[in-house]
Amino acid sequence: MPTSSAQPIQRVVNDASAELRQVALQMFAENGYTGTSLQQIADAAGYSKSSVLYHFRSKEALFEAALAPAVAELDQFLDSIVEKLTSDVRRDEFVVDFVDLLLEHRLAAHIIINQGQTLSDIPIIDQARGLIERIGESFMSGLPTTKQRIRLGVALAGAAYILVASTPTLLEGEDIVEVREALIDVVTELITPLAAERRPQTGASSPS
Amino acid sequence: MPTSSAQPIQRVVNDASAELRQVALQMFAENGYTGTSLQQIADAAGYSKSSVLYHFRSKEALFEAALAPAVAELDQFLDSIVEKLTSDVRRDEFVVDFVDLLLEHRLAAHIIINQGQTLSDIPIIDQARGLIERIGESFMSGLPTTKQRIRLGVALAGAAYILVASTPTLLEGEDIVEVREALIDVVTELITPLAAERRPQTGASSPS
DNA sequence: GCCTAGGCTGACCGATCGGTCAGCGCCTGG
DNA sequence: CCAGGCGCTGACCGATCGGTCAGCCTAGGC
Repeated sequence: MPTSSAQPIQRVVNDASAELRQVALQMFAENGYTGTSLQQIADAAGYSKSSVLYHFRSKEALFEAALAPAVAELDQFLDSIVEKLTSDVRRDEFVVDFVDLLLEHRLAAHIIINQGQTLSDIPIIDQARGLIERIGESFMSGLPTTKQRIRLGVALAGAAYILVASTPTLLEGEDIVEVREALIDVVTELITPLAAERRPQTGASSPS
Repeated sequence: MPTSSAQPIQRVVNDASAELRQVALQMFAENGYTGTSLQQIADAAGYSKSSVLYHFRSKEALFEAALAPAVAELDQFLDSIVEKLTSDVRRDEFVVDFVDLLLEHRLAAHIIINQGQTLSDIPIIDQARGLIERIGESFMSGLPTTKQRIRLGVALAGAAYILVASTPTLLEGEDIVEVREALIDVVTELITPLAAERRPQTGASSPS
C-alpha cells in the first residue's frame, strides 16, 4: 500500500481526460469520426460538451489523443520487425506480435483500417498509415511478383479485418484465445513460403 | 422492341438520376456517408442541392439507390453459391465469381465493408450484411472448428479488403488482371482444404 | 478566512446539415 | 398557340455541428 500519509488518493474514478479518450475511442470506432459529435461523446461520458473541449483543444485533438497509444505501439512494433525478419527463428514472433497488437488495440485498429482513407488528412491517421505501409514494404522488398504481394496482403489485411469486422465489444469471451491461435496459424502459413523466397542474397538457404 | 417510330433518343448523356447515383457512390466511398453532404454531391455533379433532392427523396434514398445494383448482384451471387458448392468441379467458380463481383462493384464493396457496421440502421446496408452473412454460413455449416472458420474469414475478408484498401480509382491499369488472378489463386488455396473437409454426409469421402 | 486556480458549465456564435417550398423556364401534346 | 408538366433552382427552415467565452463552484495554500 503506497498510502504513506495524506496523499491525493482520489484517483479512483479520476482522470476525466483518460475517461474521455476511452469513450471517444469507442464511439469513433462504432459510428465513425464524422458520425460522432462532441455532444454525443460528452453525453456518453457524463460531461458537458464544453468540458470535453476544455480537456481537448478540438475534436481532432481528442481523436488524436484517443489513437495515440495504439499508434505509439505500432511504431514500436515496426522497430522490432526489422530485427525479427532477419532472424529465421524469430520470424514466427512477427506474426504473434502482429496479431497481439491487433487484439490489444482493436478499437484503434478498427478506426485506422475502416476510416483510414477517409481521414487521411488527420496527421495521426497519416502517421499510422505510413507505419503500416512501411511494415508492408519491409516485406515487399523481397517480393517481386504480384502474386507474392497479394499473398502477403491477404494475410495481413485478412487477419486485421477479421478482428475488426465483428461488432466492437464483441469477441471478448474465452474464445478470443481460440481466435488468436487460429489467426496466428493461418497467417503463419500464408507468409512462411514468402519468407523462404525472399532474401535471395543469403547463401545457405535451400531453394526447396 | 417498343420503339415504333419517333422515340426519345436523347439518352446519350441524359439521366441525371444515374449520374447522381454514380457521383454519390464515389463520394460516399471516399469520404463516408456521414462525411459526405448533399451539397458536396450536388456540386460535384454540377447540380443544385435541391435538384438532388428532387431526384431522390432524401440523402438515405440516394445512398440506397447508389448501392442497389451491387446489392442486387450480391443477392444473385448468393443464389448461385448453393449450386456451385454442391458441385466439386464448379467450386472454383465460386472464387472467381466472388473476386469478379468485388472487382465490378469496388466502390459499393468499399462502402459496405468499411461503413457497414456504422450504417447498420440503413435498410440496404442491413440487407447487404445479411447476404454476406448468409454466404459465410453456407460455408460455415460444414466448418465446426474455429480454425477452419478463421481460415475462411481471412480468405474472404482478406480478398475483399485488398481490393478495397487501396485508394478508390486506383488499381485501374492492366495490372488489375494480374491482381485478379493472384487473388483467385490465394483464395482458392485457402478454401480448398476446407471444401474437402466439409460435407461429412457424403458417403465416399475419405476421413484423412 | 480569504484568495487563487483549476475543473467544469451554460449561453452563445457562425456555419452547415438535411429537407421543404414556391416558382422559374422549357419542351411538348392537344 | 397555349396549357401543363417536368427538370431544376434559390430562398428559406429548424436542428445540429465544432468552437468560444465569461463565469460558477470548490478545494487547497497562505
